Amino acid sequence: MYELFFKKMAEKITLTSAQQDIIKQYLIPKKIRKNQYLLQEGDVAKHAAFVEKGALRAYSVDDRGTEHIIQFAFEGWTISDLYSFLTGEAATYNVDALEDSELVLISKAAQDEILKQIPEYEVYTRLQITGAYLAMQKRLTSILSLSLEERYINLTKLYPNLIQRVPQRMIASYMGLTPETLSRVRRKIKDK
Amino acid sequence: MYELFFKKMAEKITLTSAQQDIIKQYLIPKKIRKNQYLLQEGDVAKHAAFVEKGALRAYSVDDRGTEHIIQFAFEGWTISDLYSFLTGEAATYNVDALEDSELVLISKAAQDEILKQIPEYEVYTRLQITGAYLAMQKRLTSILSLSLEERYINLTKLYPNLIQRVPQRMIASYMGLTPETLSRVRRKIKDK
DNA sequence: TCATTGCGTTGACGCTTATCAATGCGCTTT
DNA sequence: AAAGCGCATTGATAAGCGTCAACGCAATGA
Repeated sequence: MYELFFKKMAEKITLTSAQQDIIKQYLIPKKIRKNQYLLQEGDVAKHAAFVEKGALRAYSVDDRGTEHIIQFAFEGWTISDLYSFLTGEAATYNVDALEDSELVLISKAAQDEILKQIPEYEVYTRLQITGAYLAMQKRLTSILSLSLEERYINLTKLYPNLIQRVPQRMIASYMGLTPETLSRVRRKIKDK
Repeated sequence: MYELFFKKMAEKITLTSAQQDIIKQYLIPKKIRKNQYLLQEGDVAKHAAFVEKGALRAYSVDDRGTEHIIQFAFEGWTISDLYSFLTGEAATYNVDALEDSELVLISKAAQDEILKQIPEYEVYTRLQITGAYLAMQKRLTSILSLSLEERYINLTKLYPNLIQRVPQRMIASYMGLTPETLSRVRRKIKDK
């Protein structure tokens, strides 16, 4: 249990097995079925979720009922409404499972406790959020400066997983497009 | 000197004056004139820059010569090509001054040294990047789910500074629009 | 087996935004 | 004071994307 979780950590910091045992005390394993909610808008995000297996998405719903996908999370990724998780305020978006998934939950209290006891973990969280920041900046700059075709091609290269495991209409939502437009973009690329 | 820099830190962590003195040894003050470059695409980002006074922007230039503004930085903000700063690879964008400015530079080596000597600084950098992440996520979701008018109004509320101190065409670039379109959006809002 | 449902695709149309061009204004420079 | 320049604005037109509608297909269930 927690193999991938510690494997990911080992890529950035070194922990003794005693330290790992301390951390394990605070982790909560959880299985979640496809289409099941992990978090709903209005709830308070009590946990961050590390994905051991499966796939999740975070999304909001606007006035017109349109879904906007904020983030996907596959194996090795962490997902939560970070703002709600940190502040304890109501979540601004929903998180649900795209496939049957296995998660590792970390509560805010657990995270704080681990941060206190294990200085290395502070480094890990800093590096992790830095990576997430850079990835999101890349996503944002690609929206601002690339054509739809370029954006889609980049996405397929960056996350081959995404294309195979996620329905097109969700990819469209992630890109800020209608499914029809994405379908036409794909056609254009194919025709070349 | 460095007043704002330490004031901002004091909002998140507590440092002894001895610790502050250690940090000061690694800081480099720098004045920069309006329109002057701090960093150009292709350079390696050697420093992160904290803005004590003035205003800077980070931007890229695409194939057609169009500028895309990635980030503004006013007093109290930090700016750099984070990716280049961390990896030592060539910068992917430019940073220049919108006004005569006073900066506090921190080199990568200095940062690493401070992180080693002062554990509190690790906490500070983590909280800082987390805040930047959340702000960028907000910017991204507003692009995906709001109308142009809503986005512009939000921007004026969030950063009143921006509207007063930055030319419209740069705000348009920041929003991913042409100056003409932003002008029309502003007109529509005014007419209501 | 047949009906149902959800998804991706395609077509027609309209709205939004980009592009191109022109004007006026304020600021700087000489 | 005059000329030159960058910037914001406005108008006309074109391109891109959203919306609405219809269809085919595969998966699901009666």
